[in-house]
This record gives sequence, structure tokens and C-alpha cells, in this order.
Amino acid sequence: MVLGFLAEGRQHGYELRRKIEQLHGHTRRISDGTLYPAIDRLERNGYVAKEAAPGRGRAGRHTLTLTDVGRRHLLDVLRAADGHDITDATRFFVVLTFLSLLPDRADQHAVLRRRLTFLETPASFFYDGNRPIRAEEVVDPYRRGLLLTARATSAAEKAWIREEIDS
Amino acid sequence: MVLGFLAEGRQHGYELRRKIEQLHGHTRRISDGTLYPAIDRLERNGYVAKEAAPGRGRAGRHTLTLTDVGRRHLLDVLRAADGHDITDATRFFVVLTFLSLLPDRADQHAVLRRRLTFLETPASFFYDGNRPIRAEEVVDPYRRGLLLTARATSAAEKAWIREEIDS
DNA sequence: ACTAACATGTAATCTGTTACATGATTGA
DNA sequence: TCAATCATGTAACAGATTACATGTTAGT
Repeated sequence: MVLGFLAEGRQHGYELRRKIEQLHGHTRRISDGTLYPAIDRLERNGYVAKEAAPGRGRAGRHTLTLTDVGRRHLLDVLRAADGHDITDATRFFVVLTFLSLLPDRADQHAVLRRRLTFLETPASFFYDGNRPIRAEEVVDPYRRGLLLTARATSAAEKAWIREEIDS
Repeated sequence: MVLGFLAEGRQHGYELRRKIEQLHGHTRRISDGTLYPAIDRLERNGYVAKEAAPGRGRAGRHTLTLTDVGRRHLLDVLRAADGHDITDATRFFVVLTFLSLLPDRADQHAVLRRRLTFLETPASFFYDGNRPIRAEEVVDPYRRGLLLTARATSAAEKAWIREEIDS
């Protein structure tokens, strides 16, 4: 997320935090102890350049810039998105947010297709021994709701991806 | 999840792993280094009792039981579910899975109502400065899809919860 | 004068991942 | 006999949370 938002332009950490929190489900808090060390790591890896505002003490803004290496790394990560990045909805939504940064339309659609393949593999959350239980069989009202909600979500996303790929 | 599944009956760690992985999104792997130390912590807290199978070495099964303290703790956690447990879909789905364990229907519905309140608060993932951007305005196709999918998901879940509370 | 929001950082602690390590059981 | 699955654990490392710590700016 840091690299992705920095690809939209230079900015300081506090601004990043706001954007990350908004994207992260409009309540999810990202703490200082997560954000600033993460920025430091990205800087040590050469993905981000930090520039201190002149004349101020510790309170001054630090302008962050995405380096060429950082941009290349970001694109590599997006292009190669697979595994948990495809499986985990939260992670995939982050990938989606920045997927347009990939210059090649074919690469973008390849990511979408991997997500679609995952969504199309039949899944069951609950089992009776080894036999998967279908939503209609679930008697527990909350587990039933869980399955029905998950199914509606999946259907909506599949429809959208198919439409997107076909267009 | 460990306490929740143990509430369904005594079982050993490997069985728990299978159930946790199934519930956790049919791909999400839970590693040994996560599961066994977690069980140890629960045991140290007195929530879980471990009983080694007699006669075997390290390979023997350890039967795990939920203690009375553990059950009470589990119910307390479910009843008090709020914050991230309500906000984060993955966490909330775990709460939902075991919500029926709460003996009082009113407590169950109170949790559902907190989730509904959260889902009803208007949210935007992207901003133009301070102004929230509506899905229809979003030009980026993937961010647009993200917003439309999230909206469909939210609508399905809200409809289900309202129906459940009314019934 | 005070408060909220802006802005950045560190230290202690906890938890998760990865890789390593052992051994039993079951079926081809 | 070989591989897969069952079954449990540890050690090194990375990352997240919480709490602490500092200072500025803008509005009331």
C-alpha cells in the first residue's frame, strides 16, 4: 500500500496513513509502530527515498518518493500476484487498487483470471467428517448466513470480473 | 477458533488444523509454528487441558479439552465482540461461526446489531482530497469493481442480518 | 490558554512464518 | 519399500501492537 500510494505522487507518512486506513476498511487503524518502521524498511531496501523538511526538528514532515527500483518492485509484485494475494479478499483488494499501474493490459487481466479461477473452485466452509456440507443443509442459522453471504459476495465478484475480462 | 472448535468436543491439534484451514478460506494455510504454540499458550492460560496418549513417543496424539474456564472465556469473547471483531469481515465470520454457543438469544442478536450498525455507516474507500468519491465517479475500472463488489457484499449481508433479527 | 489534529519516532512484547526435526501409519 | 498423510514440536526471524515520547499548527 505504501509503494502503491507513493506511485500516485510524493507525500509524507501521515498522508499515507490516512489513505491506508480508508482503504483498509474505513475503521482499521494502522499504528505508528507499524507505519514508520515499515517506511524505514522500504527506505533501507532502496524502494523509497526520504527527504526531511529543512529547518524543522523532529516534527517536520518527511517527503517520501518512490524510487525507480521501488516502482519496478511494485510492478513486479502486482504482476506476480498469486497465492494469498489472490486468495485473501483483503489482500486481493489491495492488489486491485493498484492494478492499473501495470502498463500491460494482458498482465492486468492475468491477475483477474487467477482470482476468477480461485472463486470458481467449489469450496465449503464446514464438513460432516469428510463430506462438505451445502448451505441449504446447515442448520445453525449463523453459519447458514455466513455461507449465503459468502456465496452472494462470490457471485457478485465473479460477474464483475467476467464482464471486465470480456470487455 | 481453537476454543470454538474445542467447544464441539475433545480432539487433537491436527484435527483442529483441518477445521481451521477449511473455515479460514479453503486455502489459507495455518502452519505448525502457529498452531502448536497457540495451543500451548491457551493451555498455560488454563483454557485448554492437554492429555498425552499413553505409550507413544513424540508422535502420539494429544487430546485437547476445553476447560470450564476456557468455555467461560470463549463465551465472554463472543458476547463482547466489538471493534475489529465486528469491523474485519474475516474476524466477524469467525465470531458468527460460534455465535450459537452463546446461551442467550439477546446476546447473539446484540452482536448482529453491532455488525449491522457498522455496515450501515456510509463508507468510501477513496477520496478526492477530503471529498469521498462515489462508486459511479470512479474512473479506474478496478477500483470501480472493488467498490461495486463491496457494495453488493454489504447489501447481501445487511439483508440477511435484518431478516435474522426480525425472525 | 487550551484542545484537536498534524507529524514522527522508539522500546517492549507478542504473534506469525519459515525452516528444521522427529516419528507413526497406511496404501500402492 | 516408498510415498503420502498423520501427528507434534522447536528455533530464528520478521512484523504488528501497544505504550511511550516529542513537538507543531490551527482553531476556539
